[in-house]
Amino acid sequence: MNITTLSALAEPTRLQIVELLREGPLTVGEIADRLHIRQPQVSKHLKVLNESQIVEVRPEANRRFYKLRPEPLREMDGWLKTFRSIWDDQFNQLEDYLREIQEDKSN
Amino acid sequence: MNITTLSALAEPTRLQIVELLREGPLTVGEIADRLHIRQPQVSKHLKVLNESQIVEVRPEANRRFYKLRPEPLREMDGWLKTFRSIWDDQFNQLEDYLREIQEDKSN
DNA sequence: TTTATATATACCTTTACAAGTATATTCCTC
DNA sequence: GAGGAATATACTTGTAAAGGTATATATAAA
Repeated sequence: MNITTLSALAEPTRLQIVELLREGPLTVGEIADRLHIRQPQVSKHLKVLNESQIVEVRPEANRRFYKLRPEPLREMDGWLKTFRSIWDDQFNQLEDYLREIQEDKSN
Repeated sequence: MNITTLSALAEPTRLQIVELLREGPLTVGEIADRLHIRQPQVSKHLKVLNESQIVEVRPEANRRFYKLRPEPLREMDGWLKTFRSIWDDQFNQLEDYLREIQEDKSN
């Protein structure tokens, strides 16, 4: 798993931006308006999201449209799948059972 | 999506700890040995992971076994699913096409 | 009952980063 | 080409968080 993706998302404003962009590309100004934050803050957060490949830019005149890129989210999804055994309840119950009989042996 | 989960994971050492625990419960000392970090650092990181519900503890004599909890990872998985339209290539291509004909109209 | 082991926590120092503000840059419009 | 809009960036300041080290706490062992 890429730590860059996680750090980028682990900031409340940036997470909000990502969730906003889920609905489609937006300009810097539109994001600032919708989230009630100042434009320089938005630009700075978008820079971080851009460097971590989470978004990409498309300039159009003097505006810049930002949109989500699929790769980092796909990677996160793949990483989570490696934990399937953990969130599979049956697996957990088996683990508990094995520990139980282990403890019985110790007595 | 819970920002607490993301912040907890967005730290290299903690991410390593989580990946270690994928293989099963471990004590503080075992984690410190395997990752070559000092014990207080491990305890502090485990405290963060515990507060964000990512791990749980089971005391046994003077040792404490830490193990992963499924819920936060499941939640992340669910959150990622809300982006399916983004990482579905067909959807992206449709979006590109719609933008293209939009630009044609402007000429 | 002293000693050793495992873990948590307190304190200090350093660093990273987010917000605020001002300004530079680019492009459009008149 | 002058003025205005959209965006990026530089600078400053405050704060949170991570590592280092020492120590407190609890349990086991001698």
